Amino acid sequence: MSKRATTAKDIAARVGVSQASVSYAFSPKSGKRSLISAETRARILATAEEIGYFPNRTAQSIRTGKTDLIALWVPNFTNSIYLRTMRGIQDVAGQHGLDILVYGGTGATGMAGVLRSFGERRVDGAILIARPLEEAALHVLKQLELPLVTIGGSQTYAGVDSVLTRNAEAFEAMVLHLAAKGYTRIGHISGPLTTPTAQERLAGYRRGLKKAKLPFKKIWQREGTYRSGSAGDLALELAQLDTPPDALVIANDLMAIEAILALQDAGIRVPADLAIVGCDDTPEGVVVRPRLTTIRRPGMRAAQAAMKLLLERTQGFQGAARTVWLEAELVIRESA
Amino acid sequence: MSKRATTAKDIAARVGVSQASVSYAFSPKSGKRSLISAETRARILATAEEIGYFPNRTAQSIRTGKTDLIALWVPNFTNSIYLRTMRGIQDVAGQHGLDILVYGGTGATGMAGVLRSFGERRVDGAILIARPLEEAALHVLKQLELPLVTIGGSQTYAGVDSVLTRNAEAFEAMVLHLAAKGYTRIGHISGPLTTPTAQERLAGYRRGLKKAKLPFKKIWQREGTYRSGSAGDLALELAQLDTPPDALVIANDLMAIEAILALQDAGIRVPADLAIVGCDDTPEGVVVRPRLTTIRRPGMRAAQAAMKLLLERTQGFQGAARTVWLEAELVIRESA
DNA sequence: ACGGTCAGCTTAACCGTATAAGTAAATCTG
DNA sequence: CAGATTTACTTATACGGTTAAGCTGACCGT
Repeated sequence: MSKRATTAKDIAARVGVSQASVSYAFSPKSGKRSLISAETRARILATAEEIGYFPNRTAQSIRTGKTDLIALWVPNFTNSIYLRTMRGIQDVAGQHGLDILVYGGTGATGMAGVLRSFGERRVDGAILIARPLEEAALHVLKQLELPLVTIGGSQTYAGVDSVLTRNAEAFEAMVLHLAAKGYTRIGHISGPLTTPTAQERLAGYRRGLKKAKLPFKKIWQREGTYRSGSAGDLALELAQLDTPPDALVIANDLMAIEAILALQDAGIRVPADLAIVGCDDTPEGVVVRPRLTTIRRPGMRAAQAAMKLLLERTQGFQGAARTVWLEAELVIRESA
Repeated sequence: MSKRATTAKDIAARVGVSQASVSYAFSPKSGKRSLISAETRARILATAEEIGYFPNRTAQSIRTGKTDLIALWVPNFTNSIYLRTMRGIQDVAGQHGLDILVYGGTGATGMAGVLRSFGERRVDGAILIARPLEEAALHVLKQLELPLVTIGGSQTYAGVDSVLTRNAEAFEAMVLHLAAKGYTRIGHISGPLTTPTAQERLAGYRRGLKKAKLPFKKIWQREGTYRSGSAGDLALELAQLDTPPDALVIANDLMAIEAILALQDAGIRVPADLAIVGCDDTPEGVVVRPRLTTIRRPGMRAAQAAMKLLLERTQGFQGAARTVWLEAELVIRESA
């Protein structure tokens, strides 16, 4: 910037009023005492428009203590699952005049460092998508007294509002759906079992088997990575067993699609020889043939619920941490 | 917030020094004069750590005039094309200690209103992805003197740095690729021809035909929407002509994939009866069978180039607006 | 012993705004 | 028409920092 940005003082000088009047001209609420005449306000706003002046929100923030900023942490932008949620958050935030600071990844300091950044920026609140919080992070959070809402991740924390999805129930329902379709040998490729979400989905799968009175066979259950690369081989292994499963519940769409493609390349028909279902409802699921039967997690509704919780906090609600549970939805297409 | 956030003054009182010393303790640069002893700094930092204090960046901003904030405008989160670019911008920004404010959509005030928001937040710079600027927006921009970089969109503006992709050349090269493979009747489904990008791609397609000495037939060229819904029907229409094209250059992957699926449903083999190529290299292109041959636009490199331009501006560069051209890349898979 | 340096603090001014409190003129009240 | 309100401003202070400039005492060389 060569020349200083224009300030309220500049406008004041130009119009011939005090800086305070400029401030009053821009503030909508009249209060009890009369602050400024309509005429003066009009003159001020007119020259502001002309010069291209508007109040510096940074400066406003330090005076008012509010930034009208919320922080949003997203695991990574390359996974389109979270996009619906991001979109929803942006919509609601926009309606309330809040701008969004996006964060992703964690530096050397882990999530504690990220939360610290939130604090430095004095955001009014923060939303974390699918991110577990370490001990250090919780400690920082306690010091900050920052309204925080987590979405997904299947864990709750003291003092943190959460929006969770009934994943286990959805997997259970999916198994029942498969059973109703006549599948009897239902296998599972899970995510890494160190993660709570993978455990949860596995548990739902097993509960489904039990309810359907179908056997759980350890040999039909494999541990995958949630990421691309492993699921094709695992599916082939399972398909080549002496008594192979006739349906496979796979922990996410990415792996499910890899499985379908690998099976087809090996001449195995889906779903005739082996049915496949996934979870996430990614756009790719509509493109594979057969179209993927999957579980849709409520990204938009989760976003809206999270924003509701957060806005209540920023508007002063002080109660105990709340948890909102949302149902996932079965999307029955062609692969099972 | 029930209790006031802790400030430098609180730390000062607790340690028994002045508030200025607390500020010096946190500022890394020593300058020429000696500012604070290592011992005092350590004491201050220790109690800051204990209480959970760190400087309020909002307050810092108003004094220093820098927010270390950049604004990023993204057309919409539902299109994964821009994710690579977002990701790249975030990476580079992170390396330079900049946080990102994301915007998307335009309210009633259009892009001018969005730029105004950037101004109110006093961001150090802004990046716009694939967004044309109206006259009003350019006017606001001029008043702001805000460093701005646009990515994509095939237009440049006075005073705005741009990163553009040689889309026309890529379409031209794609036609030459098809010609080399022996295709002679090459058709095109464009985007809406009111948009510069669609015109550009059409022009590239036509130049390719000319260079390959192949005929341009108006009947083989249709106008689509860039969005889902229309491309399947258009492809079928073309395939059912008396002399149908033997290859189709389609303006984006979304439409190309719709075309492939619609053709296959109608019993037309791809690429044997009709070859299809797209543009964007979306994840879905790897999932369709045959795998989609497409054009990859350099999302990551565009992000890096844009950040380089922006950082130079924020660091004081004052020269005329610059344009960086990037090459798109042919991704030859199976559909042509 | 004594003026000069310099390290290491403190004081004070400032950034751009909001807002409580003060004030002069205009208007109302009886 | 005097006194009480009300209106429409202005003045002054605060927000939480940065940073130039001032001050004090320790240490220096001679």
